[in-house]
Amino acid sequence: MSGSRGRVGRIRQQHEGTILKAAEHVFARSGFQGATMAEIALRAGMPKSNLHYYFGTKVEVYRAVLAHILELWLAETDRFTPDADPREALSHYIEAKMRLTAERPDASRVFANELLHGAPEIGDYLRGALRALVADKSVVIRGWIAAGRMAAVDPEHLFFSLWALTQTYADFETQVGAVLGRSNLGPADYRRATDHVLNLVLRGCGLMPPAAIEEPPCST
Amino acid sequence: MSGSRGRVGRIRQQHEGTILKAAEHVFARSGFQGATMAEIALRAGMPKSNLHYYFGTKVEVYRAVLAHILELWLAETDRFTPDADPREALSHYIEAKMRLTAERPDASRVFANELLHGAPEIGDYLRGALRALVADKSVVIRGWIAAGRMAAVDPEHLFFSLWALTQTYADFETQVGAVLGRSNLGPADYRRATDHVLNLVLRGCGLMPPAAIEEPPCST
DNA sequence: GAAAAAATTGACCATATGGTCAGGTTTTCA
DNA sequence: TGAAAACCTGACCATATGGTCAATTTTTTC
Repeated sequence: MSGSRGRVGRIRQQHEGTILKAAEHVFARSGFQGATMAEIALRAGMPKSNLHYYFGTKVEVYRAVLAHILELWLAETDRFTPDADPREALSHYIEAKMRLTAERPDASRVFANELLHGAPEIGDYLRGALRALVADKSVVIRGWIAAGRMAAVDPEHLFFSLWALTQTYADFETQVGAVLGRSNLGPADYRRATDHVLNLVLRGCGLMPPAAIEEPPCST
Repeated sequence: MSGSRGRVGRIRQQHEGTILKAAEHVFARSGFQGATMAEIALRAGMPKSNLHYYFGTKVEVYRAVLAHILELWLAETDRFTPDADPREALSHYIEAKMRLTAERPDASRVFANELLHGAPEIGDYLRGALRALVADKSVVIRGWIAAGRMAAVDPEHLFFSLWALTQTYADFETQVGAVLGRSNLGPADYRRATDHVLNLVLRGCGLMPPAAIEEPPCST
C-alpha cells in the first residue's frame, strides 16, 4: 500500500531500470544523435512502442540517464576538510574516481559526450552544484597550501586535472588500449593506471607517495 | 603544365580547404552522426550538391577532416632524445600541446569524439603510427629514469596523462568554463592552465619548474 | 574563340527514424 | 470477481537527411 512511492508501478520501476541500463550502453557508443530508440528497445528486450510507453521521447531517456549518472558523480565527494590530511584526501579521491571509471566506463562516456557537445542538458548542473562544490573544496585546498601542507597548486585546475587524468581511461579507452596493444583494459591495467596517477599527482602536489618510488603503494 | 600537383583544380584546392574548415567546426559540435551535410554546406557557403561534388559522401568529408588533424598531431613531436634535458623536453611538449589545444580546439574535439566512439576510422593510426611513436619515446624516458635524471614514472601512462591534461581544456571547455564562471576560455585562462599543468607534471616527474614555488622536493 | 574540362545547382528520391495510436492483455484491488 | 488501472504492441505516419542527376555555367586550354 503506498508509502513514499510504494506500490506505484512495480513493473514500471523494474523496466525503467532495464531501459536506463540499455540506454546508457547505447548512448555511450553512439552519442545522443547516433543512438536510436530502436536499438535501445532491442537491447532492453522490448518493442519500441513499449519503450515509448515508459519514456515519451528520446530526450527524456537521455535526461534520465544523465540524472542517473550525476547521482553517482556527486555521491563520492567529501574528504576535503580543513583538518584532513591532504595526501589522504587526494589519494582517496583519486582511487574513488578510478574505481568509478573502471566500473562504469559507459557512464563516463555518456557524460563526456554531453560535455563535448556543449552540455546542452546539464549546463545548469555544471554552473550550479558542480561549480559550488569545486569552490568549496578549493577554499579548503588553499588553506592547506597556505599552511604549507602541500605545494602551491591551483585548486580549480587541480580538479580539472584529476577529472581528466582518471576519466581518460574510460573515455579514450580505445586510444589507451591501442597504445598498450590490447583491445580493452583489464583490472591489471586499471591498477597500473591508478598507481601512476597517484604517483604523478601526489608528487606533483609535493606529497610523496606512502611507499616511495619502488614499492607499489598497496593500501586497498 | 603540372609539377607535383600543379594546375590540378585551382578552385578545387581552395574550396576543399573551405569545406574542411567548415566540416571541422560542424563535426566538433555535433559529432559524426549529428553533423549534417546541409549544415556543412551552409557554413562553407555553397549548396549541398556542390559539396557532394567535392566529397562524394559524408564519411569522405569526415575522413579528410581526421587526416588533416592527424597531420597536425604528428608534426609537433621530437625533443624526446636520450641526450635531451628531461625538463626541457617535457616543458616543450606540454607547451606545444597546450598551444595546439588553444588554437585548434575543434580539431581536438573531433578527435575526442572519434575516440569516444571507438575510433572506427583511425583505429589503424592508433595501433600503428601512434603506438610506435609512444614505444620509441618510452624507451628514451626509461633511459632518463634509469640514469636518475627524473623520478620513476610509467612512460606510457605519462603520455596518456599529458594528452588528458592538455586536451581536456578543449574537449571539456564547457565544464571548465562553467566551473570558472565563464562562457568560454580566453588567453589568460590558457596561460594559467599551461602554468598549472607544467607545474603539476614537472613536479610530478621530480623536475622542479624553473622558478620554484616552494621547497624543491629534491630529485628522486 | 571554340572545344573540352571543371564547377555549379535545383529538383528529386530512398531510407531511416522518432513518434503516434487504437485496440488488446495483464495486473491490481475493492 | 469484476472493473479500473497499468501495461503491451503491431501498424502506421511525418520528417529529416544522405545522396543522385541532368542541365547549365564557368574556366581552362590549344
